[in-house]
Amino acid sequence: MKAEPDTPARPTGKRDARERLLKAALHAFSSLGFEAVGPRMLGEMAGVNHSLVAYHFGSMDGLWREAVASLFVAYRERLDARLGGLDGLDAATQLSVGIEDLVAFSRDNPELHRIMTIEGRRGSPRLDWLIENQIGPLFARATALIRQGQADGTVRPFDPALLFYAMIGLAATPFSVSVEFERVTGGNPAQDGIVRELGRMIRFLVLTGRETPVRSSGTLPRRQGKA
Amino acid sequence: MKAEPDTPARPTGKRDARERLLKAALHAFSSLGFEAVGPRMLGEMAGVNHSLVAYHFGSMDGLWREAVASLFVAYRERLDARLGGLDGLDAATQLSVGIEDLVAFSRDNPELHRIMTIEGRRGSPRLDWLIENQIGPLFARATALIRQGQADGTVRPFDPALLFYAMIGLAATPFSVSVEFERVTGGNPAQDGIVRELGRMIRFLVLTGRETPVRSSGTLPRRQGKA
DNA sequence: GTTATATTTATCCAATTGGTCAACTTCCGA
DNA sequence: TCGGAAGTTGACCAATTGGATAAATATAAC
Repeated sequence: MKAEPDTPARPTGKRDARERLLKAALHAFSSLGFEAVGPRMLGEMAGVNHSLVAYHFGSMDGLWREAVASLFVAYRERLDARLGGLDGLDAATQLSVGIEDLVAFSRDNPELHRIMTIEGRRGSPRLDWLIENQIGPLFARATALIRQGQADGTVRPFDPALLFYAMIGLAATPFSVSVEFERVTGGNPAQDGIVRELGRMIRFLVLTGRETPVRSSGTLPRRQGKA
Repeated sequence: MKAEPDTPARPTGKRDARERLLKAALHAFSSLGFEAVGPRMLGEMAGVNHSLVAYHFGSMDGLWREAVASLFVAYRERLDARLGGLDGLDAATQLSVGIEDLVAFSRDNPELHRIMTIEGRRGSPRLDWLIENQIGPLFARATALIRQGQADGTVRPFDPALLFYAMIGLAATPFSVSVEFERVTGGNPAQDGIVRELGRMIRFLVLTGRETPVRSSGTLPRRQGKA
C-alpha cells in the first residue's frame, strides 16, 4: 500500500526502522529528488530518529543506492520470472510479454521511473551508478531483442534506441505523473481498462502485424474544460 | 506586503538581475525540483544578491510561477504562429504540424517537460496552478483535435487522453533525460536525424495513412555494452 | 542640479540543517 | 543468568537556511 502525497509520521515500536526508512526514502526521493531530502525529513516520515540513517546506511548516498537497487532487483526478478519459460521464443513474443510486464510494474512501482527521470537530466555520481549497474545492461538486452525482431520483420524499423525509450516512456509516464494525469484526464491511470489500452498502444507502435485493434475510446471519461 | 512593481513593461532601471534570476531559476527548478532550490543558491547562480528574489518576485513561489509561465507563453506563441495559417485545415494536418513543433520545442526547451514531470507526481499549489492555467486548456484543445481526427478516420482510435500523454511523453523524454540518453545510447538526442526519426515515430503512432516509412536504424550509433 | 522612485547590496534574525556522539534499550548466544 | 553486540535515542555542534530589514546606489523626471 502506498500513501498518497505525504507519509504520516507514526511513532510505532522498534526493530523495523531500516525497512521503514527505505520505504520513506523511496517515496521522498521519487517525489522530491535527491537533494531536497535529508535525514531529518526521512526520520520524521518513518517515525524514527534521524540518526538511524547514518547508522544503517552510512550516508544519504548509501541509503539512496540501496533503495534504488531494491527497485531494480524487484523489476528484474519479476521480468525474469515472466520471461524465463520462453527464452527460446521469437523476439516479438518476448517483447510483447516484456511490454505487458513493464506497464504492470510501472503501475505498481511508479517510484522507479520517477527517480530515473530525476537523475537522468544531469550528471551525478548516482547517474553513473545507475547506468553502469542497471540501465546499461537492460538497454543492451532490450535493443538486442529489438534488432532481432527487426531482422525477422516483426518489429517496426524505427531506431532501436528510440524504440527503447519510447517503450519505457509510454509505459511509465501515466503512472509517474499520476496526480497530474488524474486531474487532467479525470481518470485513474491504474484502472484496468487504461492499463490494457496502454499496452495495446505500445505493442502497436513496436510490433508489426498488430493493427489498431478494437475501437476503444470510452476508456477514460470525457472531461473537456478545466475547472 | 512589499511594493512589487505591477507594471511589467516599465522600461525603467536596469532589469538585468531579474532576467538573470529567471534564467537561473528555470535551470535550477528543472534539474533539482522546487524544494531543493533557495534564494541563496539562485543568487549565486545569477551573480546577484539573494534578497533580489524577494524584491522582484515576492517569494520563491512567485519566481517559480513567473519562470514557468514564461515557458508556456513561449510554447503557445510558437505553436500559434505555426498553426495560425492552417486554422481551417483538417485535424490530421494540424496534429502533424503540432507534433513537429512539439518535438522541436522540447529539444530547445527541455526545462518545460522536466518541470512538469517533477510537479505532476504529487499534489501542490503549483500543480493546481499548472493544470488550471496551462495544461488544462492545452489538453482540451489537443483532445478536441484528436476526436475530430478520429471521426474523420485520420487519427488512430486509441483513447484520446492516452494519445495526448503519449505524444508529449514521446516528444519530450529524450531531451528531458538527455544526459542519460546520451550516455546510454551514445547519441545526442538533439541531432537532426534523431529529431526527424522521433517525429516520424510519433506521427506513425497517432496518424493513420502514415505507414512505417523509410528503413532507418542507422540514426544512432550501435553501442551495445556499457562504457 | 534636486528629488522621488527603482534597483541593489549588506546585514541581521530565528529556525533548521547534516553530522557526530555518548547513553540508553533490546536482543541473543554462552 | 549474564555480557556484549546490535539497535535506537536525545542532545549537541557549526553551518546554512529563508525571510526581513535599513542603507546604499542607480535611474528617471522635473
